[in-house]
Amino acid sequence: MAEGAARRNDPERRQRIVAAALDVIADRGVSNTTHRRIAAAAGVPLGSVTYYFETLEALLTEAFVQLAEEASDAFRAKLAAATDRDSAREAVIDIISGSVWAEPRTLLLSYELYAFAARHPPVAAIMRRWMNNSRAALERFFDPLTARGLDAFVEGIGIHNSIDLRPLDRAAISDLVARVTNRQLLSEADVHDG
Amino acid sequence: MAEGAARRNDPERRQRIVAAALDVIADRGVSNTTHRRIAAAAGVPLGSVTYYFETLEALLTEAFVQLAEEASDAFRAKLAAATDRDSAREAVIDIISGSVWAEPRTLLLSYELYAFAARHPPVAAIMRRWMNNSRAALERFFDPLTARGLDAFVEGIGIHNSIDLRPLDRAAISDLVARVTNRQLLSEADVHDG
DNA sequence: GCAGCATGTGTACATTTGTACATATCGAAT
DNA sequence: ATTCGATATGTACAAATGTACACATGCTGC
Repeated sequence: MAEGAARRNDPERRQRIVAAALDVIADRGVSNTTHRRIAAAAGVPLGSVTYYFETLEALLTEAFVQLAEEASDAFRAKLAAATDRDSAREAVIDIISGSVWAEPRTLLLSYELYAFAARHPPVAAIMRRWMNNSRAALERFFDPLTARGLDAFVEGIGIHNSIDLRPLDRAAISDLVARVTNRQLLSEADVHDG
Repeated sequence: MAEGAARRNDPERRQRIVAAALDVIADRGVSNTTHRRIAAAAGVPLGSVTYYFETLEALLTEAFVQLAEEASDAFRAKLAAATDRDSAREAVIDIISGSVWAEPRTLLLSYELYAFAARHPPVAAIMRRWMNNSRAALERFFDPLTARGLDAFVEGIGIHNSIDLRPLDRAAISDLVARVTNRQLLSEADVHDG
């Protein structure tokens, strides 16, 4: 009874196609992502992909937007559970060291995302929102500069750990996170917090 | 008289094609990089590209390897000029805040590089070497963990600054770099240095 | 039941793509 | 000067690609 709800017998098809697009991107790269491969991955005929999406670029854009939003939500959720500066630090360490950000698939997709965003302003806008959300979540516990530093750290270590044959372990990450967060007292006063 | 030197009347043609490939990648993305566009950018006929490179992938691989090596050399050169911990810190700040790493073109190419490397082991190997070189350069002045932290920082801040509408200024970067480098005394002893 | 329309599908087609290759051209060794 | 191989180029072509579209199908409101 809602407005346009419950279209027909496969109401989630559109979404399934978007998810399939991310799968294809993840294992072939954007440069080898085609209508036909996406259709095959989604288990729908070719015509179905062009029915839901005007162009391939539009589909990829939607897929990347979804990816960014999911990553952003995961980040926020992880930090929402924190109650004080210490647990926030732990959350950041968790994010870096595997549970959220560092899955190979996510990382791989993020490389493709960055490259894509650089040429597609709407996707770049979503990425900016994502970054801002992450920072806002961090700013519940840290001053703005520290928040930005941590955010960049998550990014950088995640990438390097994925390339490196011997990724940093939790203790090392913890050490580095502590350095970035501990010294804020040097230049900044205390921050609002619970 | 050297072995195979001085082929013919356009001895740098091969290299020009590689450079052109990077140009095309930079402004169209890997997914829109074709033999024909590269040929046009290099000012050579199509046949010339296929003459020098077995396949398009081989050409892209070579281009990315060259990119990584150039970036690596630039990083090392910048740090080679440092004489002590303080000047090393300054070098790192320089690298982050613009002179080496943060040019939009380089950053853009690096996204494409990461994505490409994830699917092309030889390129991934070069990237690892690059990372190791960077760390080795940093380890002249800092302990290994600090070196890794700094390296990741360069990566992360560079990326975020390129996305952000208001990039961190030099003072902020300097503050963060100081945090990462200052606290090494907490857990580690002193390091070899000049 | 029926009409109307969103949903769904198979096929067709012009373009673009990677690559092969026949042929040309030039440099260097003899 | 002639030979020979590396360098260079234009053309050709099968395969893949994005997209259009004519047609089918079943849901919804009457």
